[in-house]
Amino acid sequence: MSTDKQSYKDKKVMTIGIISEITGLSQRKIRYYEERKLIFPERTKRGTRKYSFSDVETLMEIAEQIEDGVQTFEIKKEMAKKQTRDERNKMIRGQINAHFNIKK
Amino acid sequence: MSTDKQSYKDKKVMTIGIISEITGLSQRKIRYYEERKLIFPERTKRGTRKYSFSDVETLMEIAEQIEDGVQTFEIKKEMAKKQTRDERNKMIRGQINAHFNIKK
DNA sequence: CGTGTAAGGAATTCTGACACG
DNA sequence: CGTGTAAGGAATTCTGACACG
Repeated sequence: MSTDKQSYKDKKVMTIGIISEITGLSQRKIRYYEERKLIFPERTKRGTRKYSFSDVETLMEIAEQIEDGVQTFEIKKEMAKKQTRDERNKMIRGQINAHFNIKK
Repeated sequence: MSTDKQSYKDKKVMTIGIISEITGLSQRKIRYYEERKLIFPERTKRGTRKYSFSDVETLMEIAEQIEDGVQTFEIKKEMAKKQTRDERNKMIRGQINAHFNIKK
């Protein structure tokens, strides 16, 4: 269910040129954020980077923080935290569902 | 509302190489279907074609029909019909909504 | 009609490095 | 630390054409 919408958003299909155009960030910046482990594009056989719409969203968030003077190091920590929060929430939702489903 | 999912699906962001990979069609075929007015990629400033996920779906449908021996000419007519049907349905839905909203 | 291919040019992307600060 | 840039190579995309049928 909903396999499709997810796949559109998360499918890595755009080259760095288009990403640069959409986000307004230079290719240098985009590659640098990857170097700092903030984004993780896939690669084609010959090494061209491929990004998803999710990556675009992440890049926008990164850009905002950089503008506020936050260092890539800090951004990475924040993202790790958010990640943990999301996972915890997902698990709780799962338990709630299990609870009600079993009772039913 | 739902401006986002639509934009992901319809945004023209993929190059022909990726489209070829996703659909399994040769670049020659993809360009030919454009020549026959079955798909309408956008272009970058320098002329590189850009496709959306919607285009991918359309291409899959085209491929299926071609395999069944349908000519591009016929496919185009079918697509025009479908287009008209969709518009008519959309209009009817609009009227129904208007009907109930006004009464309320 | 639909599709493959060789051809030549133009534009894209990649990496490692130097620069500034 | 974050980002610009010049450098050279490799891969991509484009068009118009010839080919087969």
